[in-house]
Amino acid sequence: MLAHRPDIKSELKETLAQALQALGLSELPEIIVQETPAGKEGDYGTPIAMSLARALRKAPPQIAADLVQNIQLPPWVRRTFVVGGYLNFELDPAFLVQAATLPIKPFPPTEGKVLLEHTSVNPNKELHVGHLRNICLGDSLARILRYAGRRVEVMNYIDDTGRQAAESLYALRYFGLENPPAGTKYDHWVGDAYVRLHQELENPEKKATIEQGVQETLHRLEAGELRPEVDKILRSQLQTMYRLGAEYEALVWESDIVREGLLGQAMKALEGSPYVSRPTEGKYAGALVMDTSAFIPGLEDPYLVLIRSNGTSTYTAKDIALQFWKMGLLQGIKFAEYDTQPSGARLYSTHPQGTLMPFGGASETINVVDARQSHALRVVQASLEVEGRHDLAEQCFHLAYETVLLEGRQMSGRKGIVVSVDEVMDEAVRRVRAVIAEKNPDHPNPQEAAEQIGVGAVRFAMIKTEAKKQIDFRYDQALSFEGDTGPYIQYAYARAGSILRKAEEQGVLQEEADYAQATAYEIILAKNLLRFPEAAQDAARNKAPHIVAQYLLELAAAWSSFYNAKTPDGKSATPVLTAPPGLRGVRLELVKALRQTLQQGLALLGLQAPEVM
RNA sequence: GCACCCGUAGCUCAGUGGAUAGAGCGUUCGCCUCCGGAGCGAAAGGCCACAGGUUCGAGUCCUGUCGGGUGCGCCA
Repeated sequence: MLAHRPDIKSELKETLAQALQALGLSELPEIIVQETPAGKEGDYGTPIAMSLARALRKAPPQIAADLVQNIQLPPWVRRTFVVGGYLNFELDPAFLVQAATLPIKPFPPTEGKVLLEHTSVNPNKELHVGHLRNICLGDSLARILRYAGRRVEVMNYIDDTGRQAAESLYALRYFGLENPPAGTKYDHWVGDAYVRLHQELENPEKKATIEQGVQETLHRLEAGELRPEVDKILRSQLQTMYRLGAEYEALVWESDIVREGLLGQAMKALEGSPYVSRPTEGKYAGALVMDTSAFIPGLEDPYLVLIRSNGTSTYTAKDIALQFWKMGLLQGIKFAEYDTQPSGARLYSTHPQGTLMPFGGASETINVVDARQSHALRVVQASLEVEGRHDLAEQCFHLAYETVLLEGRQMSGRKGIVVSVDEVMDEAVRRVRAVIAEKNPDHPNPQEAAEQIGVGAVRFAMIKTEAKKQIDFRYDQALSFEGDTGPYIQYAYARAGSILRKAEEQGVLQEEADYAQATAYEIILAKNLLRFPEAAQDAARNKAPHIVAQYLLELAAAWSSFYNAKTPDGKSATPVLTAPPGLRGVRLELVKALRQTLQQGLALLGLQAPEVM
């Protein structure tokens, strides 16, 4: 037998390709192999004969029949059928089921490094559910890419010289709020002050004073004088990110990018380009502008200001400098150790007194950013074209996610119309504890399980929908533990574990499997297990974590159906522990494979797999 | 005005050009003498927004129309 779970579809494709060559086809079409729909003959099938009908000037069933004559099928294909235009294969059930119980083959490492930026929350208030989608998507994608063999560096950008940070820090001084009362998380304390300041701004008499104070704070931030204040907020925010399960390799502070001269270097490089100019008259007189028309067609005004006529740089200019650094066009930022993350991994941060470290210089970048920033990211990409680096521009990917509404309404950080991530996780965990108290009052460790399940429910709710779809955050939906949810998958895992524990108690855990006894029930479960590597691969290729989420729902559902299956007279059709000896071994092996696959899949989404729920 | 994204069951969503369009929630009806009911089975519910086109084959690709969202500042 094989050492790893085989990729049955790929092997069938390979076999078909050889048969097509035997038929004398010079050009091979794309070969598709898929599972047959329920009720059709065979396990896997291909529509290849239909796509060849025109080129070969023959009817599809005839082509399929010719293929069967010329094909060297693997020994595990038991029969072939020509159904309509399809060519279907029926597999040896013993092979199919045993194949599903084998360990998953690791993906081979691939060349190059991916720099994935996510989170990048302004360090001025607590995280809200809009940020939640960003973190869950980014963190899950990083896990999926690593699993698929990519080398991934996760970066979190700290905009410490922005207006938001200045407003928050000034608000603390303005209201005289130095230290939060015990029990108040610092980022919430600062966020409340920020919202209050915006209320105060409604008052015309106070506006001028506040504006002056904010400007002054902004200058001090740019000079790096308030770094400890920003740091205090950031560390408070990091606690939320860690609780969600997100970790990073490096924090990159905007002030460090500027101070180390990267912004200046980037602008200097761009100034040499024919697309960059400094008009002496007209709308942009005195500013440094970039013409993007050659790379972003259809714009009314393709000019983009990099340096204003007053000498200050725009946001986009800083983003361009950062992107240049990410892709190795600029070097020289220093890093220092910043924190030890919950997993034990070190977190590094840019730092004035740090040392040079091998961060940046990636061959591919992924920016997890709100879809509303699409234009800005297009411009950053265009700046690489302006530099003559079409090759690098092609390797920039914007993972754009749509807005998160709150109970059907737009959120507003300034007005305080938000739900914080801390609040959502607390509420989720509280609700799970109530469920555990009701369903499993003797739970050995309810607090730990509630944390894993509650946070898992939140993460899963953020990941299960495609990123480009707008989602509406509703408490009752996001914190539901029934149906298409994280807890549903975790429950399937816990149930499987329960069976294995009992098997161990009864001393049958290592019983030998007789795969010849496998039935249709085992085959369905096995086919679902065999799909895992493909789902992971698809998710990595399309940079779409929801593919893994959807797959896990299907796998958990297949398993739930399996262990609930009943014979017509109402008895269990698929008992594991009380099955006849050889069949019991088969089922136990399947349950082990299921546990391993669910655990791996949950890990790709950053969800824990609790042993008991 | 121009550009990007979305439109699939009452609601929320899956569905790499292939077979009879699938889940969850909600509704109705069943299932705990049986490995954990956060579960399972069944029923009802669809001109896949609309109109053309490409294709052996379109929910999927192209064009247009209509709805919904978003973006297009020397703001940050």
